[in-house]
Amino acid sequence: MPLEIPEVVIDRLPMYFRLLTALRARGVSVVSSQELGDALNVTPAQIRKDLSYFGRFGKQGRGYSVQRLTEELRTILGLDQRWRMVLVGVGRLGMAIASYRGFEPQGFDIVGVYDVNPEAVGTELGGSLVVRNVSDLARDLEEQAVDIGIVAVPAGEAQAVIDVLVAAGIGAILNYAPTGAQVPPGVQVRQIDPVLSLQGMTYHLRRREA
Amino acid sequence: MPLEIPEVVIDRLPMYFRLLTALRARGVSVVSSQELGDALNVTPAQIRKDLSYFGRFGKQGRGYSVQRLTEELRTILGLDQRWRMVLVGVGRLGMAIASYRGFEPQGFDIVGVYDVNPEAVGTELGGSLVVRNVSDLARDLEEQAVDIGIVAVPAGEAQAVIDVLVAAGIGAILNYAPTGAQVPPGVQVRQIDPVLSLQGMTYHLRRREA
DNA sequence: GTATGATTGTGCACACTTTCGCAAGCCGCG
DNA sequence: CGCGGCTTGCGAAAGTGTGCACAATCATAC
Repeated sequence: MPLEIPEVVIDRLPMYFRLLTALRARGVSVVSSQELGDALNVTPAQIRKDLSYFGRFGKQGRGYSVQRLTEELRTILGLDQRWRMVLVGVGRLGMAIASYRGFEPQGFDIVGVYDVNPEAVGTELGGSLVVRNVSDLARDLEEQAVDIGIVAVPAGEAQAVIDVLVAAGIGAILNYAPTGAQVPPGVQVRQIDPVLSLQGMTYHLRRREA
Repeated sequence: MPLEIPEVVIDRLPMYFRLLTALRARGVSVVSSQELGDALNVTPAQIRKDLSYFGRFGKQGRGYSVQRLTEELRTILGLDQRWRMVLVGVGRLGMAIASYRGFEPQGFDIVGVYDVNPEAVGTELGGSLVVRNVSDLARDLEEQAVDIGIVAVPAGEAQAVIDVLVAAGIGAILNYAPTGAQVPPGVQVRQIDPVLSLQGMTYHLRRREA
């Protein structure tokens, strides 16, 4: 892969991967770019172009082997290994994240949970996780490598938490706090904020009535 | 606004709006595109260009009035009214959404909550909301207009729920289910799926080590 | 009243993305 | 074993979005 892959392409791969996984579960063994495109509302040409950045996985006249393509994407996306995450913040939102069952089957493990609130610290969560004090975060991260940080604290505390995570060498942050984050280059942040999504839709809703 | 506004521009406006709201709360009265750009990690030129689609809100040599720009964006985005939403699915995730305090202050009200599970139906949620049966959804939507549907059901049930919402004339859907949705043109869907976000980051994480 | 320093709004060029169009290749059937 | 119907991969064209650079304009200070 000598060529530089556009970021937009990377962002579409997880969608492809998820659909392929579903197809595989349904017993579909071969699929064309046309069918994939219909299911995902993108053009077949786009799917073929996206995949062509990484190799030639299809067969003319047939389409793509669901199994083969699933495995290729798994490797490309780095999903052939497990990823270690820490969660910071165990308020209502943090609790919901901690108990979400969707991470583990996809290879994402929450290996540590933190909070500032002394009342929360020490609480045992669902599995074998005990909430630790956020002041231990920096030290803990030195001892056990962690790949991804999940931030679920109030907006005002988010940047401080993110700074600690970044200082500890974490390269990817999933930010549920409703605030933009400043990180040095090389560190990724994805924002999850339902309000931003809603606000993007109301613009169009307003115009629909007219 | 005769000109067609690019979708990417619309998607950035909520970020601007959120930052401006925060600045206003901090008592900042004037801000330049440079300062906005620094805080949001975008170029000043992009901010100026984005805003120029809607009018000329700045003053040369000064910048933008925080108050003025906040109000302009509020109007543009349609946030000068309240929006009515129904939530479908009150599992762990749905409960967390129902109790999230971030919607109401931004003008989004959950006016109905639904589930298929008969055990959940009838339960009283936090405020004055009672969980209703999803089979009542279609009828209820006829009686009281609702703008936005929030889907928080398992992947397998999502499309059926979305179909009911669309049939009832809802124009915007916030989909927490980990599955793509098929909707007719004119209906908007925003996907909220932390796993997709994580999978987009692991691609880069893998390459960071090398 | 004028000079100074700052910052907007925007035309334009560049860069990036998407889509088209088609040669090449594969499958199945007769 | 050759023909017809499909479908990929990819070069090139078309379409979008971004950032630069600068004239126009504003506040302030002297």
